[in-house]
Amino acid sequence: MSQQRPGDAGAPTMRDVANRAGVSTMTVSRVLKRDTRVSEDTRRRVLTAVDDLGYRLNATARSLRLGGSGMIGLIVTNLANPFYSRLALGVQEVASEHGLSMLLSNTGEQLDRERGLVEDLASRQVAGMIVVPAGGSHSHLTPAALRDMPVVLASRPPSGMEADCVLVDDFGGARDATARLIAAGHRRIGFLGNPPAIHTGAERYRGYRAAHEDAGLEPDDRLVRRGPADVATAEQAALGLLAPAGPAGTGTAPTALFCTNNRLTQGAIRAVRALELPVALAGFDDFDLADVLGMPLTIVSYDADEMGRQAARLLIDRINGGPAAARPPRRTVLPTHVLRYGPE
Amino acid sequence: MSQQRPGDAGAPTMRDVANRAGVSTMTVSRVLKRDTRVSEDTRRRVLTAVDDLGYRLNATARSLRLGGSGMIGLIVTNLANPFYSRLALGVQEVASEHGLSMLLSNTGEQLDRERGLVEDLASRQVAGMIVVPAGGSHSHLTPAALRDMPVVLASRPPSGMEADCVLVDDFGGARDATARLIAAGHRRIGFLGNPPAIHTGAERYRGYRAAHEDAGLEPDDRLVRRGPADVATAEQAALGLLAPAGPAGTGTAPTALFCTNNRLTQGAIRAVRALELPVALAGFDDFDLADVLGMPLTIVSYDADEMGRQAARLLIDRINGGPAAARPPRRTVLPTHVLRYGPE
DNA sequence: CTGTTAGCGCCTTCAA
DNA sequence: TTGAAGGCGCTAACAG
Repeated sequence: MSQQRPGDAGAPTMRDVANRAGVSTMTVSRVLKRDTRVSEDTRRRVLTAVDDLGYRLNATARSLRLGGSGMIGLIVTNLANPFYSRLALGVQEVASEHGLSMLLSNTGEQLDRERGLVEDLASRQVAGMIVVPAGGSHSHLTPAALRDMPVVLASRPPSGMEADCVLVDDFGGARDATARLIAAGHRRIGFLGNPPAIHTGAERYRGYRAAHEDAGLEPDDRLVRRGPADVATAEQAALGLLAPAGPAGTGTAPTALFCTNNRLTQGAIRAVRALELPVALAGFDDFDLADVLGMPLTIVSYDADEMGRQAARLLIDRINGGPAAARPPRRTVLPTHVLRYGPE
Repeated sequence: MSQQRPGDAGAPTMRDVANRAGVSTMTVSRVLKRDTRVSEDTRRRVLTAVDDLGYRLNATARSLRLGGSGMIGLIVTNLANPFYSRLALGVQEVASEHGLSMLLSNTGEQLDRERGLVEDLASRQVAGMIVVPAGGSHSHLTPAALRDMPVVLASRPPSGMEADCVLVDDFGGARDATARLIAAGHRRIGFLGNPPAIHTGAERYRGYRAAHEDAGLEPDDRLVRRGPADVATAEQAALGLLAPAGPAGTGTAPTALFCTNNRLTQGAIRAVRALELPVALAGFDDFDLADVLGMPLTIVSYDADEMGRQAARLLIDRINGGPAAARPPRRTVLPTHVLRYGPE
């Protein structure tokens, strides 16, 4: 069984193994790398020495020598959002299959933090990184800034640069969900979205409008709220929209709301529950127990794990394919599905 | 502005910077490390050269030289469970504050995968690791196996070894929640728990029983199910318990259920909704929208982020405190709070 | 204040 | 089939 050598400070090195087995470090290296050109006898002696000493390869030294760390980086904006934790899980799954470890960091949507983390990953010689960019500026992610280290953006597209990316069909999903509300007879549909500056917010708003246009309707701008970013502010906004006489000057409250993400949908649910109104809700992002809430809910769902997997695959292709500049950037768009929960 | 040197294959090294600035690599190293004993003039020349070349420190080489990687490892069983993603967030937060990066992996509760991941982390020279152990055997986590590399266990205690760990007050939380049900008049309370082999399952069962004993009651073993591990099987088990005449031979269904984790609680919620019975539920782990479900729900809540933070702090103390064997292991137990949602 | 030397642990190259 | 030499990029220790 493996054990420590007493009276020896540090971990044993390849040299220690070599000495014990009576061979050179090169031979040890060959055995460990499963190089075939080693005699069976030597092989066994080396492996015995490895076991006796409890030797473990030093990945840092190996990385330095080989010029690659066998790690990839993942930077997300908010790991507490189930969407991003599933993304991380998907990335990890594929990375693992390829023998890569994953360095994970969270930006909390802070651009300066993102910059620091990108810098740190580059410094650690990761083979590449997947980033959910926090802000509008991507200058720290350009091939020039990263010396052609491969980068894949997830969830939000590159701006002012080119890069592989994996997106959700934000436009299509929003259009389909809104169309469902219209098909169910709703004519006054409120919109609860994050700020227009965020890609998903902008695209999902486009989808909301497109569904109206497809049906020959004109959405009422007074029913549109493009600011809330968390459950509490979304709830307030929804309460405002759903007030008995509707938002200022309209005289009528909307009969349905479309929300662009899970937090906003949850805020809206609270508002609807508090007011005890028969309002239909539609929103992006599926969540647990949506089906037992007992309220009419139209949900745009997509596979966050798969998004992680695809991002990781794009990245690994790029890593294996030589200089990032060599081939044009690829963009993958994940399909969405509209789900229907609760009573009609 | 930083830019690449054309016609130069690899990234610039400290040597390149030194040449350009007309100094030795040592001076560059000093400047980058903010060593004060460098003249202001030299400092500026070096920084200019760094910027011109777009030089970035090679953390791998630095790690090899210094004998530490500046990374910690985190191994969880299931990142898709919000509990563990929040744990990860807490760990990351504290690690970040200490300039440490986090290598994150997921075991999917598979012991052999955990073993491989631990091995990989050790090989990468992490400063220490936090592990949510998947299985009963912790032999790969012993000081002997890891050459005294610091380890902190989270959520489940060490078995057959000593190690720092952070736990939740599983016993107390379960007892308190069950006591609430009893105080509300319930006398037949079903138990839905994961297998006894899992620490949390065993402790929470103890708490369930203790609450009964405290009230001078004897729980009916026929109302106890200690097997389900996911939403679907929990739902089936709950349906069985709640059948009109109760489980086989009892003649009466329980009026309340205690569930030991979020997945089991969700299964029970489905069952209760399907049967349209006025059953009170209690369970471990808070979840979004618990308050708008409109059913009586007693939830044992605790701070998963805080658990991550505490685990990281224990680990960092250990890292800074010399050989792990030097001080006795510490055990932190996080308090729980009982929350009450829905109608009485 | 600055430079020289040496070596962290490993693996590629070349030689035997 | 095996070994010796050299160096990946960096920094402690010791000059000067």
